[in-house]
Amino acid sequence: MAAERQLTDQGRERKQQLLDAAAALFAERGYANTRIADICTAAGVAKGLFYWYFDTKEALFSELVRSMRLRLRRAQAAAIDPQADALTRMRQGAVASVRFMAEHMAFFSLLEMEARDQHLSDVLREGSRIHVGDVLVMVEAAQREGSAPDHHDPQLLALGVHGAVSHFCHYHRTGRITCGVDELAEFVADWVVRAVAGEVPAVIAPA
Amino acid sequence: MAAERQLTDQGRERKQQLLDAAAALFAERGYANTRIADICTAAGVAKGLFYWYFDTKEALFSELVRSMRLRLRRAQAAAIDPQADALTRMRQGAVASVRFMAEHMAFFSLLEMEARDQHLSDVLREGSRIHVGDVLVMVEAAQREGSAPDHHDPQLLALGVHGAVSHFCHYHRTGRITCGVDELAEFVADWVVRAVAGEVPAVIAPA
DNA sequence: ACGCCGATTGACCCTCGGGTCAAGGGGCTG
DNA sequence: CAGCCCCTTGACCCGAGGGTCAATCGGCGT
Repeated sequence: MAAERQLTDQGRERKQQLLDAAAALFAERGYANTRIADICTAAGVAKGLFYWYFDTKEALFSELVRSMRLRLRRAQAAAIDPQADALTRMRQGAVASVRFMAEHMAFFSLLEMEARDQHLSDVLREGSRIHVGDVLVMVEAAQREGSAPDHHDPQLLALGVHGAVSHFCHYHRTGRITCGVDELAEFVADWVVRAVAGEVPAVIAPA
Repeated sequence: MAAERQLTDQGRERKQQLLDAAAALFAERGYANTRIADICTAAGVAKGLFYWYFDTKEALFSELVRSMRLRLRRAQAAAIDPQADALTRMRQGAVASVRFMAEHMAFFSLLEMEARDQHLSDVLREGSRIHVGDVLVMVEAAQREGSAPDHHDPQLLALGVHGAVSHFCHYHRTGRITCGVDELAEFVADWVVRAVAGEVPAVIAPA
């Protein structure tokens, strides 16, 4: 069991090298297209060593996902002014998320991918559940504050915000959005605020 | 080459059985987790027969994708009243898309997945490019009509609409949205209209 | 009856890649 | 030096699954 292994400083560093190499390769070619041998080659070590630090390929992936989620959540928390009103907090959270995802890691496009395995799928779902929960709090606050109409299901709105941030980042990553990250972050923040709190002039006939 | 094979009625029917079985299995467990043997078992034929009708697993997938896109596009065209104003057309298109995707095919969640292969990736991109283009026309029309503010990049707005429809369907498919399809379709239509044309009361401080 | 040809079968092949293992370093402490 | 424990290696194993093939079936035209 690699999990309960006692690591020296060198060991922790080596493990991090493997994680970094894996993150880069996953982002570049996807999870399924990245061989353990590739990761090891990229990190400059023999394949056998992989299993000194990780039990399976999935174990590495889980660890990667967890650490990314943590960093993202910290970036969000740092960007959000707890004193501000709900919509402003939502904007700030969205801007921080886009910045983090787009700049920092192509990696995030993997998180909503089809899960070939139950355990993996659980790890991914858990992560997005937390984020949707974070957003949900803000949406409900906005509705309570009266800055967003309350005739929409807050749960759906929260899912929408989460989805919007990730798919805009996905498009950016895959080259279908050419503008800079800052510009995109502002656009996405405006987009979600409009979608949650916007009013339409109401000339629209129902479908 | 299965491509240029001369098929009888029975042959065409058998081929369709394989396509249907594959669609169901892909939707249920994903592309990578579906073995050719599974498809054949589901269709009740021997594995060798697969290669009578398709050159490779990917060839089948491409064919499936193309046919789905076509049907979706037809459903959209049928739902849209060309006489109506742009925002109404957008609503109608969104409602039809959600209905089609959610009801008809769980299958669509595969379309934005990581592409393990260049050729496959091209097929997928091509499809979404067309849809984004369709939306783009409507967004620009709305801005011209004055029913949507024109200070946002229409390309980004169109991408947003396309993304919103597909990710809401994805959430629905993966059980994170429990309401009925009709209700969801209305919600998504409202969501995209607000995001494209909505105005926020403007008490919001910039991030 | 005979032969043609589309359709069908299932055993087989072979590569790919995740995971294992026995055998060494190399730097500590006793 | 002895022993221990992290660390490292690369050859090996083996199941999975995409793709192949020779043999067969059966309907249809002649």
